[in-house]
Amino acid sequence: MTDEIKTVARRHLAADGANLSLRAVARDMGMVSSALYRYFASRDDLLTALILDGYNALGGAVEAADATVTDRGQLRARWLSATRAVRGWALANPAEYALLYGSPVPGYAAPQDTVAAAARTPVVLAGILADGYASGAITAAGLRQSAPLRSPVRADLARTRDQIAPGLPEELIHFGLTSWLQLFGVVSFELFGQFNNVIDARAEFFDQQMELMADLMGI
Amino acid sequence: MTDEIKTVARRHLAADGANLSLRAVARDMGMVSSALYRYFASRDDLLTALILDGYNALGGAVEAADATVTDRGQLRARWLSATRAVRGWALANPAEYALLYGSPVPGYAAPQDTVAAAARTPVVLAGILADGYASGAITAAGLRQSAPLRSPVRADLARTRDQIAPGLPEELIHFGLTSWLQLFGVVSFELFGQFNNVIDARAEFFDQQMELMADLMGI
DNA sequence: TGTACATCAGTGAACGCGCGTTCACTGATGTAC
DNA sequence: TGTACATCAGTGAACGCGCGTTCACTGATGTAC
Repeated sequence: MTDEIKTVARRHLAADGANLSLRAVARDMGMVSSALYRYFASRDDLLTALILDGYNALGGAVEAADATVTDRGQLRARWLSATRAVRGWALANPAEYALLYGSPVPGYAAPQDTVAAAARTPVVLAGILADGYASGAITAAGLRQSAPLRSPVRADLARTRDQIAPGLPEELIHFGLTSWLQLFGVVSFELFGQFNNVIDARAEFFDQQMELMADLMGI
Repeated sequence: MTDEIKTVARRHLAADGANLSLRAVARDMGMVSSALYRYFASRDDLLTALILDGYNALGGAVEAADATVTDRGQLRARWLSATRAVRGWALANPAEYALLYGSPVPGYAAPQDTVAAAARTPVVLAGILADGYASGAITAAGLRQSAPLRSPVRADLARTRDQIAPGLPEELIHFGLTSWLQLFGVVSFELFGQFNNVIDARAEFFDQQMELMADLMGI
């Protein structure tokens, strides 16, 4: 039942953006708006549930895409498969993507519970790096990068490394973040309309960008 | 008078996000809501004016930052100055930044008039590339990039090149877009909360990323 | 210098709509003896 | 097998609020003769 509510709510999200209306959801379900309060304590609770589901759905899609590459040593194939899954999920669920990665919803504060779910996608990407580092296919020296890391940045990277991919050099984590930003930058700009009148061949452009990142990682 | 309305509206944007309310603006100005209709035909018109102003303010800040580097051959200094201006403006005007680069406002369709204003920032960045190409400091061969461009992507890049930086090879335009995505990716993720619990040293991290892009451009 | 008129910024009431949340309630279903 | 009771999903009315937009209007200011 809560699942049905969430399904309808997701449909509304697509139409109205983050201005999700409880009453509209209830109307669509043929219920009276107060009935929803049996399942969610408030509108914010429903939003939180949708955000959590979104991170999990995206994370699951990325994990599955990575897992389709049976030869785990094929790092480039894994990278392309995983990143395409991000774009694919985002295009299929644009409103949910905007909820996760777009401008914050005014007046809504995301609870800490979402952190673990939000990390699933970065964990997959970091896993590819970590496997490459373990096998010697990726090395810090091989990265096409030259400026030395500033020490406060290094500290942030070390902390992130310990949470997500223990053992990797900070330089690799840094490049992982660069790729992560590039990945979500491309997807967000495509979804948020910044490619209008600029890039038409969007799938090809995306692949081109992701291959560039793979080249720069040396995989 | 329209300026005063826009100033108050900008203040409200900061509090309510894109759910800008005409009545709230009027209330803050000590006017009755219908009075605003003497200055703006509708709420969408006001939003459009704010978006246009935003693009122009950002573009102006970036142009000014680029212009502070008097030795025009100092490409890296110009790149860092211009990109820092983007971040600086975004941090100073987060709500307007979100209006320009965040998730689209539901039900609002941006008119074509904003295109020229929106292009000001990319034009500055492309100008740095173009100057480097003209002086021989930047070459397509020198880019740390290897995958050849797919032909539909090449066509998009050629079209963009003709509008923004005639004469540059497509490879350079491509790398310009990569840098542009990286720049706005970092700024958006910082502003939209994705760096929480990940990156604390934000100014340093930003510089690190922009230096990395400069390194990759070979400037 | 004084009167008649036009301009126009801003008013106030109204229309018709939407929202989140609360609260006492109905009425069907399941459980216990 | 039958009755009494508890559970609980969903109702319907209400509260108090907000919104964009229209429309006839007031009343001050400026202009023309």
